[in-house]
Amino acid sequence: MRTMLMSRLLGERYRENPGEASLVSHRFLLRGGYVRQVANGIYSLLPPGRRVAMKIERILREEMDAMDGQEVLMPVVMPAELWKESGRFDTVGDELLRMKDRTGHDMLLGMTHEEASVQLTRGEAVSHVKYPFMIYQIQTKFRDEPRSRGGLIRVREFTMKDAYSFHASIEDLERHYGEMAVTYHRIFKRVGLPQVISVGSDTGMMGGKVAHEYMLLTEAGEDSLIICPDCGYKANLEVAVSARDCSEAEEETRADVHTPGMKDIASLASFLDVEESRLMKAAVFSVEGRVKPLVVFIRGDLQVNEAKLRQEVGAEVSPWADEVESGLNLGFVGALGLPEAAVDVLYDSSLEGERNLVGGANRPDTHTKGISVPRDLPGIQFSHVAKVKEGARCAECGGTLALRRGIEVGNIFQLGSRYTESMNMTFADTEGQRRNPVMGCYGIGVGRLVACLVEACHDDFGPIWPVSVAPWQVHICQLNQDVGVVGEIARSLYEKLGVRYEVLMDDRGTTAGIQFADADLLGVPVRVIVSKRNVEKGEVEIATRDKRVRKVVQIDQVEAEVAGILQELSARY
RNA sequence: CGGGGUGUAGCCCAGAUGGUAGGGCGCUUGCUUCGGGAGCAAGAGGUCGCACGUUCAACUCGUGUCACUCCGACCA
Repeated sequence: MRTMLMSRLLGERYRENPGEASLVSHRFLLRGGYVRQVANGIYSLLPPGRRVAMKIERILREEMDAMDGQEVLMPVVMPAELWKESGRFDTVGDELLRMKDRTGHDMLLGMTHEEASVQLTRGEAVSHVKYPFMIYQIQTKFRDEPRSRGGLIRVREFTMKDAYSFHASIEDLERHYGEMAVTYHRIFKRVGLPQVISVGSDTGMMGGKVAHEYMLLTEAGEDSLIICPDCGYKANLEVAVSARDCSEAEEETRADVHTPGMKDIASLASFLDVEESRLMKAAVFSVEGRVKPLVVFIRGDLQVNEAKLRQEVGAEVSPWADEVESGLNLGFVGALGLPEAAVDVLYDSSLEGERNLVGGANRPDTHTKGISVPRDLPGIQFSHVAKVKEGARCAECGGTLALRRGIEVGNIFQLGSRYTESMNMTFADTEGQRRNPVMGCYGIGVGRLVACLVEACHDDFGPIWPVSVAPWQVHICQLNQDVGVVGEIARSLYEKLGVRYEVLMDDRGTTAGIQFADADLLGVPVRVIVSKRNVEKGEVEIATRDKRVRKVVQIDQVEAEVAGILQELSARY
């Protein structure tokens, strides 16, 4: 509906903050009558929220269409067989909601649609003539998150724009991937979030090699990012790397020292009065599918990045549970004299070339000092599994790396032939040879974007919607509604403006304070205030939600003024 | 999955030692107000999350359970 009377609008505003909401976006979306929670991580949208979401969806459609995307719709409920084809039915964890239908068939709720997109197109795109192509949909996803939180930021059921491109060659995928990156930046600019940045990311369960995440930097975020302010290096902490900084320590003679009860790095370092970076830490992990513990040696001041370790060993890893018998002297595990048959070992590259380190002696209450990695552990292989620390040197330019928080609002992946091979999708190339196409996939979460917009654009009173996504463009308030002329003027403006714009009019006859407070919560960019005192002079007030504009104009100037202000506001993005 | 917190009207909350539920906001009606969440008056609205137990009597005590929430683990 183009115009709406507030007396009929479903979605009551709350004066007080609902108790369960802590994030700004969650609070305003509840208070403004945009969303209502149905269950943990599951929400319904009321008209204002639905309208914002539809505005975003329209922009997504336009941008996908502009890239020759073909809109499709794939199912939410899929048979397990489809996911067994790709192998993910068994590898993805409990976030995949599985169920049985009445005939006992294993079914699942789609959390992403790579399998469905291959299944859909493998019978259609059998000739090189069709390539490259991209399909996309705006569809519900369900992920049974172990812990949803933060209102619309992290939910279980959500709407997502997901696109899948198929190419005859890696080169063509890379070209398209690059174009998509440009499109993504334009999308975020158009919805009013030009500050979204892309960072290199882990590919996780999606598989593939290259991936980027689109992040809104905000303290409300739950992802950690490493950013170099000097050269612009940006990466998710999961994959971030920093320059190696090897100490200049001299080679020393090895000797055992008595260290009673010094089981952790902090107490050992203070007991021996050395820097934590002089210690050789042993982090013990269990690896899915392996009986033996995995011991990771790393410099004492660094942490193991489990995402990197997972990639390195190619399986799920988790910290070794203390109570499980490992045959190790936990707290005193060292690289020298380790029972090699009983454990797997991995060395982090932070140890490369280090001398005069203190490490466990594999005996209770004993450590060994003077360990020299080049001398005592010749020929070992190093892996990169350390978590980058804030303040570390940038590997690209040597600058000082900063740690920031961000919310992921979109991502793009180069999947390669991960799915087309396992699911046997082929096409005939120009030589008539059967080949597997390579794939990319590109997601943007609509609901999360709504929440991010509020996080990024609000004041103390409510959201300030960018024109492109605002639920309405014009909000008419009528003060002193019972004064005949006020109602008449408001009504005629409502009708006139309603021809060109989406207009919401407050016809409830309440006091000015209530009308203004509710208008602030609804965040409509342009407000037209019809009041007795102005109408008597043939004038009305026009103000913007961001409070930058506030002027009184002649009634016959309203349409022109509104048009001008909306144009000006739109031009910001 | 571990640890904490909370469930009382649409929203925010109060209900000492057990005695059958209350305030504010919102809602309805009337009158007065009317440029930043008005005033008076009269109303409507609750199986006190659920189950079992203790008791003459349970919102209150006990056990269990469910839900929501925060922190951690986990997570395209």
